[in-house]
Amino acid sequence: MAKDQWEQRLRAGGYRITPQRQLVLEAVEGLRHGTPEEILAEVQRTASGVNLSTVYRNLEVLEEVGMVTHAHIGHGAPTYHAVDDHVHIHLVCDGCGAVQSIDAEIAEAFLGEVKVATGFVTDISHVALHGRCAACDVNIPVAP
Amino acid sequence: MAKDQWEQRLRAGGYRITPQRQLVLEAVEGLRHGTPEEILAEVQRTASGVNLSTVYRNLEVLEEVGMVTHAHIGHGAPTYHAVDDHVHIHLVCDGCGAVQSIDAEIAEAFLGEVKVATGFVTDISHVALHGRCAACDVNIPVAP
DNA sequence: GTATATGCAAAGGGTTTGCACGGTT
DNA sequence: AACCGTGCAAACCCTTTGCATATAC
Repeated sequence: MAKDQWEQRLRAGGYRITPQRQLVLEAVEGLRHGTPEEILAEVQRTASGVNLSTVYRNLEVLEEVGMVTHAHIGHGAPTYHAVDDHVHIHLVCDGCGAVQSIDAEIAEAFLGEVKVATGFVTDISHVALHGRCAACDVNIPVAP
Repeated sequence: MAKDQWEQRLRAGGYRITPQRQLVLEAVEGLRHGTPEEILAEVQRTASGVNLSTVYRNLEVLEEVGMVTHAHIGHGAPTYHAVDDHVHIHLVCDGCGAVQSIDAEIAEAFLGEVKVATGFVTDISHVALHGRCAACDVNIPVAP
């Protein structure tokens, strides 16, 4: 995303341009997948004084103006993505913990049915799907 | 679930039958949907001295022996169900917060495709799907 | 009698908030 | 100059854990 583009977006939302804001955005774009802690670490490579709460506040702002989204993958911290990434579904294996991504397109028909049945418009990428990966599914399904 | 059935299941897993255990199970069955806190409240109607950590420990045990499951609905505490309930998908509206349930059967074809594409076997009921309900979808999609 | 369960209190991870100071506009 | 954004510390919610005691077997 070009510099003047995101500056515009922020200003349009009534927000100011600060170094921390810029660094958080760059970190999200650079990492592709990042938890708030990971984003903080990335930001601190440039500006070591930045605080975790600033990261949280800026992720919230960047999400509000539509430059960032988050998805819930495991039971832990959410991961943030830049919006121009491909929309994908995360599959989390409850056996081995592995996470794989598939193109969200595969869910289109299903989401259409859900909409017809209930009127609900689903953001399938917002939460990971849980289950068992091919390798773990063949084993005896004992809870980990 | 009949009394001797669940006693068997617990004993088979090497667990003992305690009043707290029984009350937690009954609370889950009675409430149909309940967070650990809600289950505690229900249990305490009969036995006021029971502790939250006991509820957590027993939910874990009951889940291990297959009498209870949990699903992640909002960003807060998970909700527990008895296993003999119908398997359903929770739809959470990010606009108004409403939660609706639909039969998990609607996802069968989709989950089949996911399995073919990746080998991944999905437990679609384990996490709620997020999006916008019919009422909120027609309004300007401003984040809450 | 012995191992498992319990209650309590403390600690833990992740996130939010109140406050005074500093920076952007 | 006004207001938004920041750092810091404390508070928050949900959950787990260590320990001594009680209880099921």
